Amino acid sequence: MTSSNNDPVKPEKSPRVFKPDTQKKRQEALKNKRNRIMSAALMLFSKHGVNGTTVEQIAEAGQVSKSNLLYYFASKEQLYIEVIQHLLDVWLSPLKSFEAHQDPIETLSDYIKVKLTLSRDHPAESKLFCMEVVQGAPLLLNELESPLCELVDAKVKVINSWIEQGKLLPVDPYHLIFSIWAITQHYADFNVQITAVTGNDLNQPEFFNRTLASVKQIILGGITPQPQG
Amino acid sequence: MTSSNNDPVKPEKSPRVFKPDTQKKRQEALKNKRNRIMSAALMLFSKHGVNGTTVEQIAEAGQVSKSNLLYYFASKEQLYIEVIQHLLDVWLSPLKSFEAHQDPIETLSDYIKVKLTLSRDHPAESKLFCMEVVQGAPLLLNELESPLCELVDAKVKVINSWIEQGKLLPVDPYHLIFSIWAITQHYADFNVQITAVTGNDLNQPEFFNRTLASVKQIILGGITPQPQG
DNA sequence: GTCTATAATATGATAGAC
DNA sequence: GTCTATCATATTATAGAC
Repeated sequence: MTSSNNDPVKPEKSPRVFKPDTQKKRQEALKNKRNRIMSAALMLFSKHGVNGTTVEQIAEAGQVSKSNLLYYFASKEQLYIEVIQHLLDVWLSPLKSFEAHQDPIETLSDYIKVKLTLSRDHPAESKLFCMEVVQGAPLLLNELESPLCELVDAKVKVINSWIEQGKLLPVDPYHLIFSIWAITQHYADFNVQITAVTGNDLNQPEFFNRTLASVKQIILGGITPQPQG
Repeated sequence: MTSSNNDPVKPEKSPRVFKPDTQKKRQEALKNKRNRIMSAALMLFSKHGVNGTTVEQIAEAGQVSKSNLLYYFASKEQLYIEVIQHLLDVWLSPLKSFEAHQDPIETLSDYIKVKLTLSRDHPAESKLFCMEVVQGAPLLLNELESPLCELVDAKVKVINSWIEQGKLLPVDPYHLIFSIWAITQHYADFNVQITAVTGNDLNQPEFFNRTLASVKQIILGGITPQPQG
Protein backbone atom coordinates (compact mmCIF):
# COMPACT_ATOMS: atom_id res chain seq x y z
CA MET A 1 0.00 0.00 0.00
CA THR A 2 2.97 2.33 0.55
CA SER A 3 4.50 1.64 -2.80
CA SER A 4 5.13 4.20 -5.48
CA ASN A 5 2.12 2.93 -7.37
CA ASN A 6 -0.49 5.48 -6.50
CA ASP A 7 -3.02 4.72 -9.18
CA PRO A 8 -6.02 6.68 -7.88
CA VAL A 9 -8.55 4.42 -9.55
CA LYS A 10 -7.60 1.28 -7.65
CA PRO A 11 -5.74 2.29 -4.53
CA GLU A 12 -6.36 -1.07 -2.91
CA LYS A 13 -4.53 -2.92 -5.64
CA SER A 14 -0.85 -2.24 -5.12
CA PRO A 15 0.68 -5.38 -3.66
CA ARG A 16 4.35 -4.94 -2.96
CA VAL A 17 6.38 -7.98 -3.74
CA PHE A 18 8.84 -6.98 -1.04
CA LYS A 19 6.39 -7.25 1.81
CA PRO A 20 5.99 -10.63 3.41
CA ASP A 21 2.22 -10.22 3.80
CA THR A 22 1.59 -9.74 0.13
CA GLN A 23 -0.41 -12.91 -0.09
CA LYS A 24 -2.68 -11.83 2.72
CA LYS A 25 -3.23 -8.41 1.27
CA ARG A 26 -3.97 -9.86 -2.09
CA GLN A 27 -6.55 -12.16 -0.68
CA GLU A 28 -8.03 -9.31 1.26
CA ALA A 29 -8.27 -7.16 -1.82
CA LEU A 30 -9.85 -9.99 -3.70
CA LYS A 31 -12.30 -10.57 -0.90
CA ASN A 32 -13.11 -6.89 -0.73
CA LYS A 33 -13.80 -6.80 -4.42
CA ARG A 34 -16.03 -9.81 -4.22
CA ASN A 35 -17.84 -8.22 -1.32
CA ARG A 36 -18.27 -5.00 -3.20
CA ILE A 37 -19.74 -6.85 -6.14
CA MET A 38 -22.01 -8.92 -3.98
CA SER A 39 -23.17 -5.85 -2.14
CA ALA A 40 -23.97 -4.09 -5.39
CA ALA A 41 -25.73 -7.18 -6.66
CA LEU A 42 -27.83 -7.44 -3.52
CA MET A 43 -28.96 -3.86 -3.85
CA LEU A 44 -29.88 -4.16 -7.51
CA PHE A 45 -31.46 -7.60 -7.28
CA SER A 46 -33.67 -6.40 -4.44
CA LYS A 47 -34.78 -3.38 -6.44
CA HIS A 48 -35.31 -4.84 -9.89
CA GLY A 49 -35.33 -8.58 -9.42
CA VAL A 50 -32.67 -10.92 -10.72
CA ASN A 51 -33.87 -10.89 -14.28
CA GLY A 52 -34.39 -7.14 -14.16
CA THR A 53 -30.75 -6.60 -13.34
CA THR A 54 -27.93 -6.86 -15.86
CA VAL A 55 -24.38 -7.88 -15.16
CA GLU A 56 -23.28 -4.55 -16.50
CA GLN A 57 -25.39 -2.64 -13.98
CA ILE A 58 -23.93 -4.66 -11.15
CA ALA A 59 -20.43 -4.10 -12.48
CA GLU A 60 -20.98 -0.38 -12.65
CA ALA A 61 -22.42 -0.19 -9.17
CA GLY A 62 -19.57 -2.33 -7.89
CA GLN A 63 -17.04 -0.20 -9.75
CA VAL A 64 -15.60 -2.96 -11.85
CA SER A 65 -15.83 -3.77 -15.52
CA LYS A 66 -18.30 -6.33 -16.72
CA SER A 67 -15.66 -8.81 -17.77
CA ASN A 68 -13.79 -8.28 -14.55
CA LEU A 69 -16.91 -9.13 -12.64
CA LEU A 70 -17.18 -12.32 -14.64
CA TYR A 71 -13.63 -13.10 -13.67
CA TYR A 72 -14.66 -13.10 -10.01
CA PHE A 73 -17.97 -14.84 -10.52
CA ALA A 74 -18.33 -17.56 -13.09
CA SER A 75 -21.78 -16.40 -14.13
CA LYS A 76 -24.61 -14.15 -13.14
CA GLU A 77 -26.46 -17.11 -11.69
CA GLN A 78 -23.44 -18.09 -9.62
CA LEU A 79 -23.28 -14.55 -8.27
CA TYR A 80 -26.96 -14.68 -7.43
CA ILE A 81 -26.54 -17.98 -5.62
CA GLU A 82 -23.73 -16.59 -3.52
CA VAL A 83 -25.72 -13.49 -2.67
CA ILE A 84 -28.67 -15.61 -1.62
CA GLN A 85 -26.51 -17.92 0.46
CA HIS A 86 -24.91 -14.97 2.16
CA LEU A 87 -28.40 -13.75 2.98
CA LEU A 88 -29.21 -16.80 5.01
CA ASP A 89 -26.55 -16.03 7.58
CA VAL A 90 -28.13 -12.70 8.31
CA TRP A 91 -31.54 -14.21 8.12
CA LEU A 92 -31.47 -17.21 10.38
CA SER A 93 -29.34 -15.80 13.17
CA PRO A 94 -31.91 -13.83 15.17
CA LEU A 95 -34.18 -16.82 15.67
CA LYS A 96 -31.43 -18.67 17.49
CA SER A 97 -31.54 -16.30 20.40
CA PHE A 98 -34.52 -17.38 22.35
CA GLU A 99 -34.50 -19.90 25.10
CA ALA A 100 -36.98 -21.66 27.30
CA HIS A 101 -35.63 -20.52 30.62
CA GLN A 102 -36.19 -16.87 29.81
CA ASP A 103 -39.33 -14.90 30.38
CA PRO A 104 -41.54 -15.45 27.32
CA ILE A 105 -42.86 -11.92 26.98
CA GLU A 106 -39.43 -10.45 27.35
CA THR A 107 -37.94 -12.96 24.92
CA LEU A 108 -40.61 -12.47 22.29
CA SER A 109 -40.40 -8.74 22.81
CA ASP A 110 -36.68 -8.83 22.16
CA TYR A 111 -37.16 -10.99 19.12
CA ILE A 112 -39.65 -8.54 17.64
CA LYS A 113 -37.20 -5.73 18.26
CA VAL A 114 -34.36 -7.63 16.62
CA LYS A 115 -36.48 -8.45 13.58
CA LEU A 116 -37.76 -4.90 13.23
CA THR A 117 -34.24 -3.57 13.55
CA LEU A 118 -33.20 -5.96 10.82
CA SER A 119 -35.98 -4.59 8.64
CA ARG A 120 -34.70 -1.09 9.22
CA ASP A 121 -31.01 -1.81 8.74
CA HIS A 122 -31.12 -4.53 6.08
CA PRO A 123 -34.12 -3.82 3.89
CA ALA A 124 -32.37 -5.08 0.76
CA GLU A 125 -31.77 -8.45 2.35
CA SER A 126 -35.36 -8.62 3.46
CA LYS A 127 -36.67 -7.72 0.05
CA LEU A 128 -34.51 -10.13 -1.86
CA PHE A 129 -35.43 -12.90 0.54
CA CYS A 130 -39.05 -11.96 0.09
CA MET A 131 -38.92 -12.02 -3.69
CA GLU A 132 -37.06 -15.28 -3.71
CA VAL A 133 -39.63 -16.96 -1.47
CA VAL A 134 -42.58 -15.37 -3.27
CA GLN A 135 -41.32 -16.82 -6.53
CA GLY A 136 -41.08 -20.26 -5.00
CA ALA A 137 -37.52 -20.05 -3.70
CA PRO A 138 -36.15 -22.17 -6.53
CA LEU A 139 -32.62 -21.83 -5.23
CA LEU A 140 -33.17 -21.18 -1.60
CA LEU A 141 -35.51 -23.94 -0.63
CA ASN A 142 -33.10 -26.83 -0.64
CA GLU A 143 -30.69 -25.04 1.59
CA LEU A 144 -33.25 -23.26 3.67
CA GLU A 145 -35.79 -25.95 4.34
CA SER A 146 -33.89 -28.22 6.63
CA PRO A 147 -32.23 -25.68 8.94
CA LEU A 148 -35.37 -23.57 8.98
CA CYS A 149 -37.58 -26.47 10.00
CA GLU A 150 -35.18 -27.49 12.73
CA LEU A 151 -34.98 -23.98 14.11
CA VAL A 152 -38.71 -23.46 13.98
CA ASP A 153 -39.49 -26.82 15.53
CA ALA A 154 -37.10 -26.07 18.37
CA LYS A 155 -38.74 -22.71 19.00
CA VAL A 156 -42.19 -24.21 18.78
CA LYS A 157 -41.25 -26.51 21.62
CA VAL A 158 -40.03 -23.57 23.65
CA ILE A 159 -43.26 -21.71 23.10
CA ASN A 160 -45.31 -24.77 23.96
CA SER A 161 -43.40 -25.21 27.20
CA TRP A 162 -44.16 -21.60 28.09
CA ILE A 163 -47.82 -22.26 27.47
CA GLU A 164 -47.75 -25.41 29.60
CA GLN A 165 -46.16 -23.44 32.39
CA GLY A 166 -48.93 -20.88 32.14
CA LYS A 167 -46.49 -18.17 31.19
CA LEU A 168 -48.22 -17.64 27.89
CA LEU A 169 -51.86 -17.91 26.90
CA PRO A 170 -52.60 -20.83 24.58
CA VAL A 171 -51.71 -19.98 20.99
CA ASP A 172 -50.56 -21.93 17.97
CA PRO A 173 -46.77 -21.51 18.06
CA TYR A 174 -46.34 -21.80 14.30
CA HIS A 175 -48.80 -19.04 13.57
CA LEU A 176 -47.30 -16.91 16.29
CA ILE A 177 -43.89 -17.19 14.64
CA PHE A 178 -45.35 -16.56 11.20
CA SER A 179 -47.16 -13.51 12.47
CA ILE A 180 -44.01 -12.02 13.92
CA TRP A 181 -42.14 -12.67 10.70
CA ALA A 182 -44.94 -11.32 8.58
CA ILE A 183 -45.40 -8.06 10.43
CA THR A 184 -41.79 -7.18 11.06
CA GLN A 185 -40.66 -8.02 7.53
CA HIS A 186 -43.63 -6.13 6.14
CA TYR A 187 -42.08 -2.88 7.32
CA ALA A 188 -39.06 -3.54 5.11
CA ASP A 189 -40.69 -5.22 2.15
CA PHE A 190 -43.67 -2.88 1.87
CA ASN A 191 -41.90 0.24 3.04
CA VAL A 192 -42.92 2.05 -0.13
CA GLN A 193 -46.56 1.49 0.68
CA ILE A 194 -46.10 2.35 4.32
CA THR A 195 -44.35 5.57 3.46
CA ALA A 196 -47.03 6.39 0.92
CA VAL A 197 -49.72 6.01 3.56
CA THR A 198 -48.04 7.40 6.66
CA GLY A 199 -45.30 9.62 5.30
CA ASN A 200 -42.83 7.91 7.61
CA ASP A 201 -40.26 5.17 7.50
CA LEU A 202 -38.32 3.16 10.04
CA ASN A 203 -35.26 5.36 9.78
CA GLN A 204 -37.12 8.04 11.67
CA PRO A 205 -36.47 7.11 15.31
CA GLU A 206 -39.89 8.22 16.54
CA PHE A 207 -41.62 6.18 13.88
CA PHE A 208 -39.44 3.18 14.63
CA ASN A 209 -40.30 3.35 18.30
CA ARG A 210 -43.99 3.86 17.69
CA THR A 211 -44.00 0.95 15.27
CA LEU A 212 -42.13 -1.28 17.68
CA ALA A 213 -44.51 -0.45 20.50
CA SER A 214 -47.56 -1.06 18.33
CA VAL A 215 -46.31 -4.35 16.98
CA LYS A 216 -45.46 -5.56 20.45
CA GLN A 217 -48.86 -4.54 21.70
CA ILE A 218 -50.68 -6.25 18.87
CA ILE A 219 -48.67 -9.46 18.92
CA LEU A 220 -48.15 -9.83 22.64
CA GLY A 221 -51.38 -8.29 23.89
CA GLY A 222 -53.40 -11.34 23.04
CA ILE A 223 -51.06 -13.89 24.55
CA THR A 224 -49.88 -12.23 27.74
CA PRO A 225 -51.44 -13.85 30.80
CA GLN A 226 -53.29 -11.34 32.99
CA PRO A 227 -52.06 -10.96 36.54
CA GLN A 228 -54.45 -13.03 38.65
CA GLY A 229 -56.92 -11.12 40.77
CA MET B 1 -65.06 -16.63 -40.67
CA THR B 2 -68.53 -17.89 -41.57
CA SER B 3 -70.30 -20.74 -39.87
CA SER B 4 -68.46 -23.34 -41.92
CA ASN B 5 -65.27 -22.49 -40.10
CA ASN B 6 -65.12 -25.14 -37.42
CA ASP B 7 -61.47 -24.95 -36.62
CA PRO B 8 -61.29 -27.09 -33.49
CA VAL B 9 -58.34 -25.20 -32.08
CA LYS B 10 -60.32 -22.05 -31.57
CA PRO B 11 -63.94 -23.09 -31.03
CA GLU B 12 -64.90 -19.77 -29.56
CA LYS B 13 -64.07 -17.98 -32.77
CA SER B 14 -66.96 -18.86 -35.07
CA PRO B 15 -69.15 -15.80 -35.24
CA ARG B 16 -71.99 -16.36 -37.67
CA VAL B 17 -72.60 -13.42 -39.94
CA PHE B 18 -76.27 -14.33 -40.11
CA LYS B 19 -76.90 -13.73 -36.48
CA PRO B 20 -77.74 -10.22 -35.43
CA ASP B 21 -75.59 -10.40 -32.30
CA THR B 22 -72.42 -11.08 -34.19
CA GLN B 23 -70.90 -7.87 -32.98
CA LYS B 24 -71.57 -8.75 -29.42
CA LYS B 25 -70.15 -12.23 -29.76
CA ARG B 26 -67.10 -10.91 -31.45
CA GLN B 27 -66.47 -8.47 -28.71
CA GLU B 28 -67.02 -11.19 -26.18
CA ALA B 29 -64.56 -13.48 -27.89
CA LEU B 30 -62.06 -10.69 -28.06
CA LYS B 31 -62.60 -9.95 -24.43
CA ASN B 32 -62.25 -13.60 -23.53
CA LYS B 33 -59.00 -13.82 -25.40
CA ARG B 34 -57.68 -10.76 -23.69
CA ASN B 35 -58.76 -12.18 -20.37
CA ARG B 36 -57.10 -15.47 -21.12
CA ILE B 37 -53.86 -13.72 -21.96
CA MET B 38 -54.03 -11.52 -18.91
CA SER B 39 -54.75 -14.48 -16.72
CA ALA B 40 -51.79 -16.38 -18.11
CA ALA B 41 -49.62 -13.31 -17.70
CA LEU B 42 -50.68 -12.88 -14.10
CA MET B 43 -49.78 -16.46 -13.30
CA LEU B 44 -46.37 -16.29 -14.95
CA PHE B 45 -45.48 -12.81 -13.73
CA SER B 46 -46.24 -13.86 -10.18
CA LYS B 47 -44.07 -16.94 -10.48
CA HIS B 48 -41.06 -15.62 -12.33
CA GLY B 49 -41.33 -11.87 -12.19
CA VAL B 50 -41.99 -9.63 -15.14
CA ASN B 51 -38.48 -9.80 -16.52
CA GLY B 52 -38.31 -13.51 -15.89
CA THR B 53 -41.30 -14.11 -18.14
CA THR B 54 -41.17 -13.99 -21.93
CA VAL B 55 -43.99 -13.00 -24.22
CA GLU B 56 -43.73 -16.42 -25.79
CA GLN B 57 -44.34 -18.17 -22.47
CA ILE B 58 -47.40 -16.05 -21.88
CA ALA B 59 -48.64 -16.73 -25.37
CA GLU B 60 -48.24 -20.45 -24.90
CA ALA B 61 -49.98 -20.46 -21.56
CA GLY B 62 -52.75 -18.34 -23.02
CA GLN B 63 -53.00 -20.58 -26.06
CA VAL B 64 -52.27 -17.91 -28.63
CA SER B 65 -49.30 -17.27 -30.85
CA LYS B 66 -46.74 -14.75 -29.81
CA SER B 67 -47.54 -12.36 -32.61
CA ASN B 68 -51.22 -12.78 -31.96
CA LEU B 69 -50.66 -11.78 -28.38
CA LEU B 70 -48.88 -8.67 -29.57
CA TYR B 71 -51.90 -7.92 -31.70
CA TYR B 72 -54.03 -7.74 -28.58
CA PHE B 73 -51.49 -5.97 -26.42
CA ALA B 74 -49.22 -3.35 -27.89
CA SER B 75 -46.24 -4.49 -25.85
CA LYS B 76 -45.23 -6.65 -22.97
CA GLU B 77 -45.07 -3.62 -20.73
CA GLN B 78 -48.55 -2.59 -21.76
CA LEU B 79 -49.79 -6.06 -20.89
CA TYR B 80 -48.08 -5.83 -17.54
CA ILE B 81 -49.65 -2.48 -16.84
CA GLU B 82 -53.11 -3.82 -17.60
CA VAL B 83 -52.54 -6.84 -15.40
CA ILE B 84 -51.43 -4.63 -12.55
CA GLN B 85 -54.35 -2.27 -12.97
CA HIS B 86 -56.75 -5.17 -13.00
CA LEU B 87 -55.19 -6.28 -9.74
CA LEU B 88 -56.17 -3.15 -7.95
CA ASP B 89 -59.87 -3.88 -8.33
CA VAL B 90 -59.45 -7.14 -6.51
CA TRP B 91 -57.11 -5.58 -4.07
CA LEU B 92 -58.87 -2.50 -2.82
CA SER B 93 -62.39 -3.85 -2.64
CA PRO B 94 -62.33 -5.70 0.70
CA LEU B 95 -61.21 -2.68 2.65
CA LYS B 96 -64.31 -0.82 1.63
CA SER B 97 -66.52 -3.05 3.65
CA PHE B 98 -66.12 -1.86 7.14
CA GLU B 99 -68.19 0.77 8.81
CA ALA B 100 -68.26 2.63 12.08
CA HIS B 101 -71.68 1.60 13.23
CA GLN B 102 -70.77 -2.07 13.25
CA ASP B 103 -69.24 -3.97 16.10
CA PRO B 104 -65.47 -3.49 15.83
CA ILE B 105 -64.40 -7.01 16.75
CA GLU B 106 -66.92 -8.52 14.40
CA THR B 107 -65.97 -6.13 11.63
CA LEU B 108 -62.24 -6.68 12.00
CA SER B 109 -62.85 -10.38 12.31
CA ASP B 110 -64.73 -10.39 9.03
CA TYR B 111 -62.04 -8.33 7.39
CA ILE B 112 -59.36 -10.78 8.45
CA LYS B 113 -61.44 -13.60 7.06
CA VAL B 114 -61.97 -11.82 3.75
CA LYS B 115 -58.28 -11.08 3.44
CA LEU B 116 -57.23 -14.61 4.31
CA THR B 117 -59.76 -15.99 1.85
CA LEU B 118 -58.29 -13.72 -0.78
CA SER B 119 -54.86 -15.13 0.03
CA ARG B 120 -56.19 -18.62 -0.45
CA ASP B 121 -58.16 -17.99 -3.63
CA HIS B 122 -56.00 -15.36 -5.34
CA PRO B 123 -52.42 -16.11 -4.41
CA ALA B 124 -51.10 -14.99 -7.79
CA GLU B 125 -52.65 -11.57 -7.37
CA SER B 126 -51.21 -11.31 -3.89
CA LYS B 127 -47.76 -12.32 -5.03
CA LEU B 128 -47.63 -10.01 -8.01
CA PHE B 129 -48.86 -7.14 -5.89
CA CYS B 130 -46.20 -8.02 -3.35
CA MET B 131 -43.39 -8.11 -5.88
CA GLU B 132 -44.49 -4.89 -7.43
CA VAL B 133 -44.53 -3.09 -4.08
CA VAL B 134 -41.30 -4.68 -2.91
CA GLN B 135 -39.57 -3.38 -6.02
CA GLY B 136 -40.82 0.10 -5.35
CA ALA B 137 -44.11 -0.12 -7.25
CA PRO B 138 -42.77 1.88 -10.18
CA LEU B 139 -46.02 1.52 -12.05
CA LEU B 140 -48.47 1.04 -9.27
CA LEU B 141 -47.67 3.86 -6.94
CA ASN B 142 -49.14 6.73 -8.90
CA GLU B 143 -52.42 4.97 -9.28
CA LEU B 144 -52.44 3.31 -5.91
CA GLU B 145 -51.27 6.06 -3.64
CA SER B 146 -54.20 8.36 -3.72
CA PRO B 147 -57.10 5.90 -3.44
CA LEU B 148 -55.18 3.85 -0.91
CA CYS B 149 -54.49 6.81 1.32
CA GLU B 150 -58.10 7.88 1.18
CA LEU B 151 -59.35 4.44 2.04
CA VAL B 152 -56.87 3.98 4.85
CA ASP B 153 -57.50 7.39 6.30
CA ALA B 154 -61.22 6.72 6.32
CA LYS B 155 -60.73 3.41 8.10
CA VAL B 156 -58.32 4.95 10.56
CA LYS B 157 -61.07 7.34 11.56
CA VAL B 158 -63.47 4.47 12.03
CA ILE B 159 -61.01 2.63 14.24
CA ASN B 160 -60.29 5.75 16.25
CA SER B 161 -63.99 6.28 16.83
CA TRP B 162 -64.27 2.72 18.10
CA ILE B 163 -61.43 3.41 20.50
CA GLU B 164 -63.04 6.63 21.70
CA GLN B 165 -66.24 4.75 22.34
CA GLY B 166 -64.32 2.22 24.40
CA LYS B 167 -65.22 -0.57 22.02
CA LEU B 168 -61.58 -1.18 21.25
CA LEU B 169 -58.49 -0.88 23.41
CA PRO B 170 -56.18 1.96 22.38
CA VAL B 171 -54.02 0.97 19.44
CA ASP B 172 -52.39 2.78 16.55
CA PRO B 173 -54.89 2.31 13.71
CA TYR B 174 -52.28 2.45 10.98
CA HIS B 175 -50.19 -0.29 12.50
CA LEU B 176 -53.29 -2.34 13.15
CA ILE B 177 -54.19 -2.19 9.47
CA PHE B 178 -50.62 -2.91 8.39
CA SER B 179 -50.50 -5.89 10.73
CA ILE B 180 -53.65 -7.38 9.29
CA TRP B 181 -52.37 -6.87 5.78
CA ALA B 182 -48.96 -8.26 6.62
CA ILE B 183 -50.15 -11.43 8.29
CA THR B 184 -52.96 -12.35 5.94
CA GLN B 185 -50.96 -11.66 2.79
CA HIS B 186 -48.01 -13.54 4.25
CA TYR B 187 -49.97 -16.77 3.93
CA ALA B 188 -50.19 -16.25 0.18
CA ASP B 189 -46.84 -14.65 -0.52
CA PHE B 190 -44.76 -16.95 1.67
CA ASN B 191 -46.83 -20.05 1.18
CA VAL B 192 -43.78 -21.97 0.01
CA GLN B 193 -42.07 -21.31 3.29
CA ILE B 194 -45.18 -22.05 5.30
CA THR B 195 -45.69 -25.33 3.52
CA ALA B 196 -42.04 -26.20 3.99
CA VAL B 197 -42.34 -25.66 7.73
CA THR B 198 -45.83 -26.98 8.47
CA GLY B 199 -46.57 -29.29 5.56
CA ASN B 200 -49.89 -27.54 5.09
CA ASP B 201 -51.41 -24.86 2.95
CA LEU B 202 -54.56 -22.77 3.01
CA ASN B 203 -56.36 -25.04 0.57
CA GLN B 204 -56.69 -27.62 3.30
CA PRO B 205 -59.87 -26.56 5.09
CA GLU B 206 -58.66 -27.58 8.54
CA PHE B 207 -55.47 -25.61 8.11
CA PHE B 208 -57.37 -22.62 6.79
CA ASN B 209 -59.66 -22.64 9.82
CA ARG B 210 -56.84 -23.10 12.27
CA THR B 211 -54.93 -20.28 10.63
CA LEU B 212 -57.93 -17.99 10.65
CA ALA B 213 -58.59 -18.68 14.31
CA SER B 214 -54.95 -18.10 15.23
CA VAL B 215 -54.65 -14.89 13.30
CA LYS B 216 -57.85 -13.57 14.82
CA GLN B 217 -56.65 -14.48 18.27
CA ILE B 218 -53.27 -12.85 17.80
CA ILE B 219 -54.56 -9.68 16.16
CA LEU B 220 -57.74 -9.18 18.13
CA GLY B 221 -56.65 -10.62 21.47
CA GLY B 222 -54.64 -7.57 22.35
CA ILE B 223 -57.24 -5.01 21.43
CA THR B 224 -60.49 -6.56 22.63
CA PRO B 225 -61.83 -4.80 25.73
CA GLN B 226 -62.38 -7.17 28.62
CA PRO B 227 -65.92 -7.45 29.95
CA GLN B 228 -66.00 -5.26 33.04
CA GLY B 229 -65.96 -7.04 36.42
C1' DG C 1 -57.33 -11.63 -36.92
C1' DT C 2 -53.81 -14.79 -37.56
C1' DC C 3 -49.72 -16.49 -39.32
C1' DT C 4 -44.57 -16.83 -40.87
C1' DA C 5 -40.49 -14.63 -41.30
C1' DT C 6 -37.36 -11.32 -39.76
C1' DA C 7 -35.58 -7.02 -37.98
C1' DA C 8 -33.47 -4.79 -33.99
C1' DT C 9 -31.60 -5.05 -29.87
C1' DA C 10 -29.97 -6.45 -25.37
C1' DT C 11 -27.28 -9.28 -22.70
C1' DG C 12 -24.57 -13.16 -20.84
C1' DA C 13 -20.32 -14.98 -21.59
C1' DT C 14 -15.70 -15.80 -23.91
C1' DA C 15 -11.13 -14.95 -26.36
C1' DG C 16 -7.00 -13.10 -26.27
C1' DA C 17 -3.79 -9.06 -25.68
C1' DC C 18 -1.43 -6.80 -22.06
C1' DG D 1 -6.04 -9.52 -12.91
C1' DT D 2 -7.82 -6.39 -16.12
C1' DC D 3 -9.10 -4.76 -20.45
C1' DT D 4 -11.08 -4.50 -25.38
C1' DA D 5 -13.33 -6.72 -28.73
C1' DT D 6 -16.56 -10.05 -30.05
C1' DC D 7 -19.54 -14.13 -30.16
C1' DA D 8 -23.85 -16.39 -29.39
C1' DT D 9 -28.15 -16.25 -28.07
C1' DA D 10 -32.63 -14.79 -26.42
C1' DT D 11 -36.29 -11.80 -26.88
C1' DT D 12 -39.24 -7.88 -28.04
C1' DA D 13 -41.49 -6.15 -31.71
C1' DT D 14 -42.66 -5.45 -36.65
C1' DA D 15 -43.62 -6.42 -41.70
C1' DG D 16 -46.33 -8.33 -44.79
C1' DA D 17 -48.87 -12.42 -46.77
C1' DC D 18 -53.23 -14.66 -46.26
